[in-house]
Amino acid sequence: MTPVAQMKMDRRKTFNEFISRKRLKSTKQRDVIFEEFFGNYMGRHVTVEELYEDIKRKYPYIGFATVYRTLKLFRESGIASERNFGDGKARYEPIRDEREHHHHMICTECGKIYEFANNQVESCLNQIAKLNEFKLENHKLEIYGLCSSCRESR
Amino acid sequence: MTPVAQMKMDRRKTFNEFISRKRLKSTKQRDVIFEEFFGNYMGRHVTVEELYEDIKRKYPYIGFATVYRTLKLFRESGIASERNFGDGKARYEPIRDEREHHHHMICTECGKIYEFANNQVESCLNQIAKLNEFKLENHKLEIYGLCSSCRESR
DNA sequence: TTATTATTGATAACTAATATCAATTTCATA
DNA sequence: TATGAAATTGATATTAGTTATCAATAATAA
Repeated sequence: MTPVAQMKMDRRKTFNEFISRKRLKSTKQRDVIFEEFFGNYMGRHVTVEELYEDIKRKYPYIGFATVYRTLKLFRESGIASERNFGDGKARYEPIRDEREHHHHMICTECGKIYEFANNQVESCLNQIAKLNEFKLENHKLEIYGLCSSCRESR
Repeated sequence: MTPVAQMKMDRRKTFNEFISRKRLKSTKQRDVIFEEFFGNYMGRHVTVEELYEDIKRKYPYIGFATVYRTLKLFRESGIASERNFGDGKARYEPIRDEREHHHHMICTECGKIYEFANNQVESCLNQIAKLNEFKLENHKLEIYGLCSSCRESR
């Protein structure tokens, strides 16, 4: 089994456990949205609108509100993270490895989103939190600027 | 002159230069909003609504949209920064020292916002940007978690 | 002073997100 | 497998923050 397929299975397991722990129900719609999200949007940052448009083509019976609600469930169960890059629309991203936190560089010209991870930054943040007696739950780091290609064409 | 008063004067100068460079006009309303914002909200993170309510008491003739537009001008001219801490409302903060970038710790329990600055993080980010041939224009770093007092009362 | 242009305030419009609700589906229990 | 309680769904209404519109007004350059 490929690592991606393995990861998808792990997320499915986590989600199923979440569903039963919270006494929720598993439905056809949730299955479809899971498959679509974890099948086509790995490493991407999709808006609810985009995912809905995508799903609607194959499964016209699935409603807009359901996609919203389901992505929120994904976030609550810890298999997706919600991001906001300042354009007013929430973006969702499948979580690949829950141990390695990563961050984003957003090109202000072309809008492309790059990812990066850095251990030194992580340990800095842990230290800062500790120093201030702050229990770190989550953190976000975003770099805005010009990517190399947009930089050249200036 | 106190450092705060000096700073305020500097920001005023920057804003006036911005106004004349862009061929805009200086108005009573903009003066009032400047005074209120830089007089009472130093080191704070005010929403448009809050600032408007505050100003309306003393200057009932100033409209909601004007406060919105003026804060946006403050941001464009580089004397204020806009933040979004995930509650859906934009917050504005007077910029104190444009050289020293600072970041935020937000308590998810009481909503209080703490500030911090860290040179090591800054140099890390510069390095990361350089490595990826990214021209860094701006960055945001937010830590979410429990502040010391909320932590105790758990 | 005059002419041009920007600004203002009231309000309408827009957009993303959330709430409502009757019909339907799921699922634990019998 | 039948039943009934409880969750879910999709369509749509509502909300909240923000932005656009526009006629009246104010600022400024000539």
